[in-house]
Amino acid sequence: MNTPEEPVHERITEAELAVMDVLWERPRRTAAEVCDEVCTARGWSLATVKTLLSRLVQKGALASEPDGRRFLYTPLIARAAYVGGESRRLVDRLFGGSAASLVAHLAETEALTEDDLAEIEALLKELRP
Amino acid sequence: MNTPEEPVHERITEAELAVMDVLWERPRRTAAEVCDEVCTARGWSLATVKTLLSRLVQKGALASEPDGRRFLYTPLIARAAYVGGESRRLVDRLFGGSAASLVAHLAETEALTEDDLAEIEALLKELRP
DNA sequence: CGGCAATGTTTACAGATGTAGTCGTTATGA
DNA sequence: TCATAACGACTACATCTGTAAACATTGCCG
Repeated sequence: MNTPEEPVHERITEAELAVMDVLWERPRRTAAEVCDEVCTARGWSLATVKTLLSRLVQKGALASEPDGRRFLYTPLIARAAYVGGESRRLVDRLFGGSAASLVAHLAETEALTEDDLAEIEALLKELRP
Repeated sequence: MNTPEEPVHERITEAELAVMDVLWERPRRTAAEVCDEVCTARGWSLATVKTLLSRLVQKGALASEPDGRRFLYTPLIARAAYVGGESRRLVDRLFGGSAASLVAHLAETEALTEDDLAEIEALLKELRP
């Protein structure tokens, strides 16, 4: 019956998302390991990553499992769930809740390449035989 | 060739979007008129709307045209452009830039109703005869 | 004419966010 | 054993956001 499904975590910010992405790709990493993946790319210091990790734990988006004197961090929410929530938010805010409107918009503004269209078409065939 | 198209305005926040929506629906309104449309719904005071309007003007998202001692506000960016930008941001951030992935995701998570699917199918027929 | 109502401008302030430094502890290599 | 490096926790601080009050001006009704 598809209940609206309240998220158990607070919203994840842009910066936090970079951290989540690293951990979605491979969970159970230390702060230092996460930093290895994003610090150079974003010009962050290890301290920044630590702060983001803490906030994410507080927000209920990450679990921290003690491993000796340090912690291993693991997402508590699946990437698909997060992505789904964000997509829904966008559709609600900008397309009056109609996902089809979003697709229409993408198509009209040529955000969809010929390949995209083909892919979607294939998808549809699968979904409604 | 579809240049990336930098937006000339800073990002519009959630609260600001409510104001923009009113003005997109009908431009050239006063602060009081905008308030009439959103204040009860969002529990805002006129003061709040005034602040948001000012910020939007500063951000270059609204033009304010003097009308006697007050101002008429009008969007400087088309809703479609804004919506397009936001959609693109989402696709970039969460779907590695692939709009088709977004559609696939919506389909898989059943964010798309039967009607949506039909609508999209119709759209596709139009786009690739 | 004079006070009021309407308006934009300025200021306020708490909470979120980005970014990072400091502090206290503890494992560890010399 | 002892200094040091590695960690998490706490603190910091500027900016952005949400929300609004205070203030100054001015057109308008009585």
